[in-house]
Amino acid sequence: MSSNKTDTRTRILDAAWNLLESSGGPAVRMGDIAKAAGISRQAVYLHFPTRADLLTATARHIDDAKGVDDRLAASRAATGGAERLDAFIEAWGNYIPEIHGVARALMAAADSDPAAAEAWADRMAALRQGCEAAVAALKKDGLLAPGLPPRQATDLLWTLLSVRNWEQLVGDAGWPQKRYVAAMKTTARRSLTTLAEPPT
Amino acid sequence: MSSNKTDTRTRILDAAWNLLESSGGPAVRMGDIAKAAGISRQAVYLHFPTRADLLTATARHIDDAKGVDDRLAASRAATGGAERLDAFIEAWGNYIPEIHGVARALMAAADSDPAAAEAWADRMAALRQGCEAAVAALKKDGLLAPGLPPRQATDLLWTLLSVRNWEQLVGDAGWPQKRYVAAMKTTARRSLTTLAEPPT
DNA sequence: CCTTTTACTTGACACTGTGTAAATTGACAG
DNA sequence: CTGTCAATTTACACAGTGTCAAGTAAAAGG
Repeated sequence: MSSNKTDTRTRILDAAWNLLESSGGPAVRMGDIAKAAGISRQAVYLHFPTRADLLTATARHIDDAKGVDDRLAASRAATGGAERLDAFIEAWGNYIPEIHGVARALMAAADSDPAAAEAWADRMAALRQGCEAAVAALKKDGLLAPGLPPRQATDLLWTLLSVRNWEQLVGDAGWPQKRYVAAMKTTARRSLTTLAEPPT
Repeated sequence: MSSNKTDTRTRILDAAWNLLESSGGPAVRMGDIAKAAGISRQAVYLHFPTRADLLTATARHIDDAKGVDDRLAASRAATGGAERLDAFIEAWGNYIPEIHGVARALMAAADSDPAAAEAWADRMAALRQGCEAAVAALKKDGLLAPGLPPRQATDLLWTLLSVRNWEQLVGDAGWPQKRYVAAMKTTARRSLTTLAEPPT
């Protein structure tokens, strides 16, 4: 039956998720995940041909479980450009900690593995699209800072909201998550728009 | 003789520099560097016990050759807070591309090697100090954005000027170096100060 | 009841890259 | 010609990913 197969597959994904969440990225080996899932290391390769495949599948698995699409859809629903920017930053910024374990592993793998690099690039492209849409909404409302082309505004917002920046502020600098989200909202407004402070 | 030894050491550092500058970080192996330096792979280990040691030594080697300290000293010399911020961003921002090869290798190595992680953390701490000083100069002139503690302003500036952000804007987004520096100046002013646009 | 298929296990192995240990070379001193 | 010492090379150990072949247990299906 395929349900049995799916069960094991899911067990692997859950095991990977757990391990990546606790102990960081590249430290988690295929064998660790197998052991946590209660199967042999080789059995993992029956379901996921390479480490990169397993990591990307885990990322999607988390997406499904956490309902990213729904959350981001909510930000798309916002009417005005300002609200939309805030909602997008809120949704994405609060999503980062939930995928951070896999994200770290994927970024590390991307350094040496082209497949992992592409998988990560895809996710970053999706984020960039969200930024592009938010910037377009700002422009439509005439809120975009003068002299700042939408393309560059998108690039800036995309960079501001990168996982690495979250790591640096929340991880290295020790910021609480709430402050991170608030600061990203303020910084985005100040650097991209003609708006005042966001509502607290 | 020690002059001979030093020669070999320097040849290794130059070889590492060259290779890291062209082909990115983790792709450059100890053997590649050895070959480029005209010695055997193992001979490299006589001068640098580990990969992390070689990478950090290469970074310092570049620092010396390019005169980072002098350049950053120039930014410290700026009188007003605004000029100082601009000068600092200018100096650091234009330094990033010159160390980028080693930086990439060091960041990648940091994922799995604690020694490399510490070496990289040291460099980032130095950058953070520069940011701290620039923020202090802003505060002294009363230019710091209201409601923004110096500590947080430092963290934000530090994150804004990270090597990863440079990579993303100049590398992934394809920005020319000049635009990067200009955008960092503008963004820093907008998000941290009460100042208007920087002079073009 | 027997056969085939499915999902997994076991164990060995190839490959890549770092780092270590032992053997070798070569110059120079007595 | 021999001893010594340092620089260097050859050979090896180790970790982790991914491959391969053979075996096993149980469910599916005639």
